[in-house]
Amino acid sequence: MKITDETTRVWTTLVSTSRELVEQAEADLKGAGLPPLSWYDALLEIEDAGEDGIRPFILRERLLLPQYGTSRLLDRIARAGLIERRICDEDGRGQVIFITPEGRGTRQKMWPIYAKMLEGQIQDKLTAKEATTLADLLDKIRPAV
Amino acid sequence: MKITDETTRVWTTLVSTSRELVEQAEADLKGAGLPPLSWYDALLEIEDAGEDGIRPFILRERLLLPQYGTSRLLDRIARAGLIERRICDEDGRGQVIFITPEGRGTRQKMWPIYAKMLEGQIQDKLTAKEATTLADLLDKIRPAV
DNA sequence: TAGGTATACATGCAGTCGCATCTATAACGA
DNA sequence: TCGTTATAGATGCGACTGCATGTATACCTA
Repeated sequence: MKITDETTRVWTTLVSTSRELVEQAEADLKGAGLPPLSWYDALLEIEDAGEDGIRPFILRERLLLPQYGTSRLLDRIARAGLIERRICDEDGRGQVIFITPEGRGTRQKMWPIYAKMLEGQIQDKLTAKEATTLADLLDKIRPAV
Repeated sequence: MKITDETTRVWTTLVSTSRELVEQAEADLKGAGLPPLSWYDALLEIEDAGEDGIRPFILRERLLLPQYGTSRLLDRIARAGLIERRICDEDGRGQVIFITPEGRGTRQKMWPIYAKMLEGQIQDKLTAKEATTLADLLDKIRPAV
């Protein structure tokens, strides 16, 4: 079980690059008085669900979060008034989540901050070809979902 | 400020691949009744420091952790008896950290678990050339440290 | 249709994190 | 040498996470 230097370098650069970029995005958002990244992902999915809303367990699958994580994330976002939880007519155990106008507005305010970070930290630093190669290689080592 | 699809794909694969691999490693370690990854990194640095020990603020720089994070991480590791904190003769504000035999032993037990994950999730999935390319590309987007 | 099992979601608890602040010592400038 | 500023490290507090478990409804099988 010999681990090569290249493997170690992939591991360390992967973890630290990811961590630093995420921290950068979180700091930018916080600096603009906006919610964290996790809210963005959730709001985007909920907004995309449109008129029908979305069930928490579906959201959970999309966001790859643990069940309790989803439950509490929705709690917080709902407390901020950005989503609305309605009981689910078809399933008495469940609920359906809808985005509110405030939720839509907040997500829209988040995007420029988010995009600016992606542009400055990723897009400007890679050619289109490099970006494709990078994403392809990351996909190769990504555990099956 | 137009974000291309390649950029988005880099971002999402980067974040999710990193997260999933870290979770995998944490789960493997926990499954073996061993401490989390962060302890490994700290123990390794402290062990490498050898007879002289290491100052927490140096460790902080190496591990890229916040100051309070370092302080509390060392607290936990010390409570488990894996390191020893001694007062620093040269600097009355500070301390010097040394690894204990138990600490050495724990780190050694952690390595095979860690290595097995790196082997299975990274090394087996990439050629040496691909690994180098991947690490190089990650370095290109890594924020300056 | 009754009883068991599976699914949807919530939550108590303990551990960890981020933030701000605190204490103590060191270093430096007038 | 005294007062100011910088540095090393700890910590109270509130927010978040993981884990285990709880509650309620749905489904399924005999």
